[in-house]
Amino acid sequence: MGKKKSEKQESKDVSTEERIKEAARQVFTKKGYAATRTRDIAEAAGLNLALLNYYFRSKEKLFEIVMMEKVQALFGVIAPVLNDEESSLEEKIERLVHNYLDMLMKNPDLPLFVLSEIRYQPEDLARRLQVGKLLRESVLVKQLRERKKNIHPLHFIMNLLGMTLFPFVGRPMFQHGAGLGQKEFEALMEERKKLIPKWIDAMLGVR
Amino acid sequence: MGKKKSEKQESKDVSTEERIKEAARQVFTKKGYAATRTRDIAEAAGLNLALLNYYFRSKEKLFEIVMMEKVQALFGVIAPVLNDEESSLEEKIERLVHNYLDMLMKNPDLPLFVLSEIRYQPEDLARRLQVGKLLRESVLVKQLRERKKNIHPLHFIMNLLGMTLFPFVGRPMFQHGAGLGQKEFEALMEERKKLIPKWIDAMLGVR
DNA sequence: AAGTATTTTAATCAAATGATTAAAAATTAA
DNA sequence: TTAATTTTTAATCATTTGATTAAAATACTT
Repeated sequence: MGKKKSEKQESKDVSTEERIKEAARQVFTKKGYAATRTRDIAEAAGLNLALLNYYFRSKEKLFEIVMMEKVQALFGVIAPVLNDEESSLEEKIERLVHNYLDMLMKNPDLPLFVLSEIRYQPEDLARRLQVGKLLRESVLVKQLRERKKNIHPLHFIMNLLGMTLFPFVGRPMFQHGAGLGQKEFEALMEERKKLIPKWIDAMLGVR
Repeated sequence: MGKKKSEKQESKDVSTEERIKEAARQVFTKKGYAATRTRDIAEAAGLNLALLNYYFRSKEKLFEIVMMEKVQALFGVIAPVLNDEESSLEEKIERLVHNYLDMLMKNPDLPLFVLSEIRYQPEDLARRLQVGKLLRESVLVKQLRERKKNIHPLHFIMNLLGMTLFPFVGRPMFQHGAGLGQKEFEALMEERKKLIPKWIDAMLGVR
């Protein structure tokens, strides 16, 4: 399936397969799996509907590919930071917040899409990405345990992820509820890059 | 449409209309609008499929009713607390966190459902519930402005809502990623009732 | 250039879906 | 008790959807 295509072809044009995937990324992210029709994707790609089955066999299989990418995008940023043996807790938090917010500003719809779709097949995705290792056994978690022996480290993980991700998850509400424009939202997120590590620090100081 | 039903009938049995609504609340919450078939709701209600159109005219109209309830449930708890002229900022935060977590423990799927579905018609819902007033003009917001003149009050709103709501939004991930059981999750939420106000206090103390 | 393989196309299919229909059943009103 | 109204039922409908099909077009190999 496209395996025998010449190298020249690939470097010159975007392949049909990639065009479908790109369209799928956009449409699935916008509408979710159930509300997305294969026709929507074909239209967005400017291609014939039958090509979706030819290249990916089913809507479901196409979605799995996109979903894996998206989950990887959401968690991939944090894994190396959480598992760095060389940096301090404070350094990890600063780097994580900074990198995460940078990524999220480029993909503001990602968290809500992933969290929303993950409801329907949570075990598989979480296991394959070893999210459990990050949330239970990472270096950051060990550092949190040492720092605050009486409080479950998951609390701080929830706070850290909540403060970083929630503005994006709640963005439709903030936009249409509070009249928060794009520029204003971005400015707030830039401020949060600096504020969140300070807040986490203050929380770690609470007795 | 059920308007002329005797009072006796209503007090004795659950009405057909209410049975459909209750089934719809459950199925829509679990599957979302797009993936829910009218047949699913009819089966969950143990009723004939045609009754859905007889009583509610369309799947969409039934969903609107359920969605309004759910949005009201999500925001209704916080409005009186945010607008109480008599209580201090700290009191409001304590009461809000407490009431909110109580409500969320009984309806753990609510936030993700609302936030997920609100993407598809955000303006209407947010406007009708005057979410803007809560996020921009409530007494709590005024109190935050007085307390921290250099920081946009929305930051604290995001943190407060994020720390309260996010564990539920991310629950599938925490359950299947971190192996967090129901009991453990509830214990963490009970702890957070006390910890969140402390954390917010610490954050308000940051210079 | 002919033969082979792959990709693309447009039509079609089989099943599913929200909705409608007409009649039966139940309830209410006179 | 009959007539009128409302509710319920099961079948059916019209449309949509993911998927399949067969042929044409394109690309690759000899």
